[in-house]
Amino acid sequence: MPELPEVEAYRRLAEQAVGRTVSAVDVGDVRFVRGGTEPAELVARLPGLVVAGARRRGKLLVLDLVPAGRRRRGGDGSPRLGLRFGMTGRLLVDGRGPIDKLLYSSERAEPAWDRFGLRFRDGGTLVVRDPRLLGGVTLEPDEDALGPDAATLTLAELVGALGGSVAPLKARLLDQAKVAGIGNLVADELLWRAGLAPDRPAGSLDDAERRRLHRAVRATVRMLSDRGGSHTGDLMPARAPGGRCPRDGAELRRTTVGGRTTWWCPAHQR
DNA sequence: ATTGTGGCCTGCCCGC
DNA sequence: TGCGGGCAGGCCACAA
Repeated sequence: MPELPEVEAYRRLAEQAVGRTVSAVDVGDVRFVRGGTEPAELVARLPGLVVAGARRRGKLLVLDLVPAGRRRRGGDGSPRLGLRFGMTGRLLVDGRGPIDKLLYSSERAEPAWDRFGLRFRDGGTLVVRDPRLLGGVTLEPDEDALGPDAATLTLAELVGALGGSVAPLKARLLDQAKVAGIGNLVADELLWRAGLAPDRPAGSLDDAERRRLHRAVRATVRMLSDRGGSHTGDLMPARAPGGRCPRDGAELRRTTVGGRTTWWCPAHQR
């Protein structure tokens, strides 16, 4: 599913759209337009603009659009386009995507799944294909509602994100307002690496544990990005009934934490 | 404010 | 072979 590693791959792909002029907007499904944006706004405002940049914050991909002839966006109403991918969304530029295998999604190319697209003057396209409609497109997304990005998270930022919270550690890590970019699979993997139980109160970690967690966040995000997806973790193969911890062989426990299916090792995650 | 829960969305897999 | 139920989870609305 698209977590930070996949969305970063999408961002790099979207750089291929930089410098290109939008000629038309395809709203394949009006339900995909979210966050107070009206489909008609997209159709009315985007054509004629040039893609000036592709940025990522957590799982949000932001395309900066500017009038032709300008290099950077100013505060003059040049729109920002926010793209979210839910758990089954793909990004395609000129018909190609960076990721073939997307856990829980389908590899089929059903035309009806193309929920949103930009057509460029040069004939190319940028398309979001999402079977489940859990993603969405929003004009002027609220980027400040997202916490610091997991890929560049500092120890101080992590300490701030955990705070004195009594919420389960994993729930806190999944909260995009606290830390941006961590989804269910990445959360299980990094907690397994850090040796921390997912249901520990977030504020109960001591200094050494917070340091361990911080290293695990950074290292796990980097590793999964290098390997090519959030589903490529070492815990992943054991995330099934009867699965055993790859580290110590203990039978994994399956629980629900933060409303999400959680697999973890009761032997070494404490 | 913080925390937890339910609903949305639909392809896919399993058992009958 | 077809069918129905359960499952997956990012995000949001809502409740306590």
